[in-house]
Amino acid sequence: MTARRPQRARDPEARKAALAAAAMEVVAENGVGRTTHRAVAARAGLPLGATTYYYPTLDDLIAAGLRHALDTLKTELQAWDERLREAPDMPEALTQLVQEYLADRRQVRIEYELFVTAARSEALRPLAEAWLNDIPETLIATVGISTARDICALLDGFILQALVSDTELDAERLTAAIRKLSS
Amino acid sequence: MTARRPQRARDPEARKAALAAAAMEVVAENGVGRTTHRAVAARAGLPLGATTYYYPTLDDLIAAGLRHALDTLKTELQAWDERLREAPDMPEALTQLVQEYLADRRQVRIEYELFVTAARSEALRPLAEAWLNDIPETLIATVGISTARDICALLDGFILQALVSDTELDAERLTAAIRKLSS
DNA sequence: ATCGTACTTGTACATCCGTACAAGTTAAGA
DNA sequence: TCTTAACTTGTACGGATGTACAAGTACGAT
Repeated sequence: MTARRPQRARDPEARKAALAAAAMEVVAENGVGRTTHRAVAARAGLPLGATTYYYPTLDDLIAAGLRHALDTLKTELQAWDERLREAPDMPEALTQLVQEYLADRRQVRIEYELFVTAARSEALRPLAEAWLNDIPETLIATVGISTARDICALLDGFILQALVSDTELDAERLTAAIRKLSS
Repeated sequence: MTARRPQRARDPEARKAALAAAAMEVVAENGVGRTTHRAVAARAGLPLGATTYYYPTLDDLIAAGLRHALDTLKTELQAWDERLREAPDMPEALTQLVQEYLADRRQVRIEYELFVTAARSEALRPLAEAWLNDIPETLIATVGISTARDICALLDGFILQALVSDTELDAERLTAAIRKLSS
């Protein structure tokens, strides 16, 4: 075909990453089921053909978006770990971290979007499972692996509640609950 | 048009209910974003036109499916309440109930599907919120409203973990955690 | 310098989608 | 019996979608 517009500078890796980032945003806004090649391409400012060139199928594109979101979350989790290590009171610090996490609902939404999709798709399950098992080292060191898991489950429940009802987190209640579980 | 096939016996209410039930199943299997008029109609064994006759838009059809699922869950919750009242040990009984609930993953999946959708759609939020706030009366009577909420959040977290990793529930750990929160 | 491969881009196509609607059918009331 | 409104059904249509692909371009290897 006649490529009227002049080609842009070539940078395949940057393009692939840009598409993954765009896919993440579209998933956060529209959900996995309403994520399309065209929406992702438009968000990335790239032509439609670029999506299928780097990600053969739509599932690949979506998976790349979710993977990208998890990468972001994982670096955030490392920051959590450091702050927990220096905190004088673990339950309060953890509550604070959850509160900050909830500030950007888009990020939270995509996490649960991943969970729901993983529950249905075999291919995405390892990804979601790995994220669920990614628990701050400091928390494990403080209360043990078993209790650490309990606390994480509690956090997920609280986050879900805040997400659905679109309300603030009940910080004092969460802190108290974490303290009970930590004993 | 020439309606070649003879019309079936008329029963509008039954048709509407059948469509809602079929919508619920399609949502459980494909997710909200991949639920279509045609898939629901096929599942219900009804012609495409029946869907738009009873539910003007696709959103209405999906909302009916989610509502239908919640109705099912609500009756189940009442059964929970009775079993909790008669149980000798509350934490153990609750764990047992969660275990039974998790036996049918389809039901669980649709619940979280509702949550994720409600997080994005204003229209569905009240529905999801109502379900989140529907806590067994017996539990409230036993440990108080605040602790009852904490326990429910914990259950949601455990259920999510089991759903995503497609593994059995760790019953002993859950029972112990509930006990800690109940104190 | 040229060649070939990797990359870029616009467009094509079959399929599916939501929704509209005309035609046919039932059943209840006048 | 006739009328009328509610219900049923098949089909139509404009638009969006996943994917394929031909045509064009940049750039490293030779």
